[in-house]
Amino acid sequence: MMEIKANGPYRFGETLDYMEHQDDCLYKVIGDEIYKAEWFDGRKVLMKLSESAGGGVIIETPVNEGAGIDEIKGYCEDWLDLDYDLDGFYQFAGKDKRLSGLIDDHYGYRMVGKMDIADAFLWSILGQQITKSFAYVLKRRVVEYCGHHIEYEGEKFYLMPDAGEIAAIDSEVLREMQISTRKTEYIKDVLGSVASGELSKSYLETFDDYDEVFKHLTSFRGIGPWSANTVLMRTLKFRNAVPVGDAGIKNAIRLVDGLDAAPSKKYINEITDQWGRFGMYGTLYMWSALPAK
DNA sequence: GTCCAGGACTCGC
DNA sequence: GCGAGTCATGGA
Repeated sequence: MMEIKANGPYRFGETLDYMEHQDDCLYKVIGDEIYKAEWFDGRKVLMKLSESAGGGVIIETPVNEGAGIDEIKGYCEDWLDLDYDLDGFYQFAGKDKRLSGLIDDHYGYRMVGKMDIADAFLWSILGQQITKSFAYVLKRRVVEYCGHHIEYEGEKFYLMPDAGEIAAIDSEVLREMQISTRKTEYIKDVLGSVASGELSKSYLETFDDYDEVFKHLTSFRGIGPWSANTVLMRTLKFRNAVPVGDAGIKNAIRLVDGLDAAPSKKYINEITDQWGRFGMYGTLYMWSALPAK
């Protein structure tokens, strides 16, 4: 058993609440605990996360094929974004008429990251222009097809397949999962590039400049501005990233501003531009204004 | 039946 | 460089 703490405010309950409203096959909320199966250098680990009395997180590993404690701790800190200076964002957001109410409603809410870049790209492609719930169904089909899981107390906990493994799935198989022909092409191309290194996490982490990574990402077919920014947010942790064009941001602004019709692109951009280096958390807290689905 | 989903690409001008 | 059409499918 080990414990990790956050840099500033954190509420485990906010993470639980977020996760319960997703249908992500790569983690499960059971009671007040989060279960996640993950690879550590090819070794499978089942992590069980719960709230600690000190406002942090307790990590247990019911199944561990040999990963080190520090590695697992570091993973969870990164996954739940516990190192981020949330107070810094709150100082900024407290002066913003839209965000100030939202940070009170969801005090201690932090981003849940996507640690696996294959997961991030798969999700950003599947999630294009379809409902989130259907996108989760499609992702589940891909993950379960590959079949990597840990069995524990009668439950199956699935692990993210390797990028190369997904890229190698037959196109017809992906089509049968109701993934469109075009998305099938994107998935095979992009995840193939993850496997070959052009889009690997370690390579993308060598970039410091937002504009340069953005340009590199969007040079691949199937990765547009929205997809690039979702990856920059949740995986590469560029704090200024905002998924421009996102339907959720549009709806949230309409709701918070009490508009009769959907806001224009210009109206939205003027708002998100003001967030600057807090763009990522501005986005997250705006999303939190939407009714949970 | 219509419209919209956590978009991106291609084409025509 | 910008707008319209296309892709796919499910749910309201």
